[in-house]
Amino acid sequence: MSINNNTIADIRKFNRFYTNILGLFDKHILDTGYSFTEARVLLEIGLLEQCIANNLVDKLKIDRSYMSRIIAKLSKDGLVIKENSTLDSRTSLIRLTPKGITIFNQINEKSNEQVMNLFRGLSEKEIKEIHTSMMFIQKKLDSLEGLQDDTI
Amino acid sequence: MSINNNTIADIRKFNRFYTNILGLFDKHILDTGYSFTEARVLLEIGLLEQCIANNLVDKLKIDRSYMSRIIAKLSKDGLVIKENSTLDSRTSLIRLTPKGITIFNQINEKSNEQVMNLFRGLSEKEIKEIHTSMMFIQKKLDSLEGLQDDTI
DNA sequence: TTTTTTTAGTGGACTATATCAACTAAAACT
DNA sequence: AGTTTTAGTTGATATAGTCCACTAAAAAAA
Repeated sequence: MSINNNTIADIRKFNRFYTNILGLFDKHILDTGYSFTEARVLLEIGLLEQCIANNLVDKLKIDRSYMSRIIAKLSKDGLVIKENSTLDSRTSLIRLTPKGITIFNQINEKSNEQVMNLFRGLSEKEIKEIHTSMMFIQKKLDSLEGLQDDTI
Repeated sequence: MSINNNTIADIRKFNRFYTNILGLFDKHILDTGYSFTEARVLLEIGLLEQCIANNLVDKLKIDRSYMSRIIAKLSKDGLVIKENSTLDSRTSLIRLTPKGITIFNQINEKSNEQVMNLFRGLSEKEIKEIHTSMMFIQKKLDSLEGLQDDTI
């Protein structure tokens, strides 16, 4: 138990603080008229360029049937198209339509804006220090994955 | 626009990374048999020691009717008690029962454990540096609240 | 090659989570 | 006293997510 109680309390306080930040950050997603989950699917399709439903299920850990319905909705709304795969006719290749790309870009631009807003009022030096701190935290914690991920 | 695109990308990557960390962190809450929202209410009651439903509504930004049902459930399960207020008979004073305190402590201890697990494998020096980085980020960002919190 | 098993996806039924609106009763204000 | 506001409850409904059974095709085994 090499880590002391005040430090733990501080870190939990930071976690609450940053949960808040992230919550405010993501709220703009809802402006699109889609839920967080739907938006996650849309963004992932945009990143993967082309994929099948199961890729998304694995990557985003969303139930297959739920994914099926989300894709159906996005497809119905004209944000994605499903093209029958010739290699495996159980599957469809999914990708964004131009309309889907528009929303994808809109979400990304808004997310960038949010980051800029967060830093508004800070000096270049301060921003650089925060950036460095974040990269440091990520580097140190990423390597371990010391969390109990009890997914069986 | 003094903040460059790579920095923004890095920070968004950090945000995704930390969202993940926080998600894994909080999962243990569900072991209690209560949802995140229910647990938030329970924890808040524990922190406030004594409160009325409306305090919780304001603090946690949860709908009144939903709050009413959550408190009813916690009360039915014997985690909180509602005592009629003599000062304002529209309200009840809510506080944790011993059983509620047990769960409150259980959640807190488990949360502390999670923090310790996260740092397992890091040296004292590294932990100290991460702690410092977090406090720095919080100090810098807390003051501004530069986010567009569009809550009307 | 035929049979068996696995995989991808869909749809029905359901549960859990959350919101909205109408209402009661008490408190606060005029 | 009469009116308005506030605290809380309940019914109805919406939204999000899960579970299960099923179809059809692919992959593996016989």
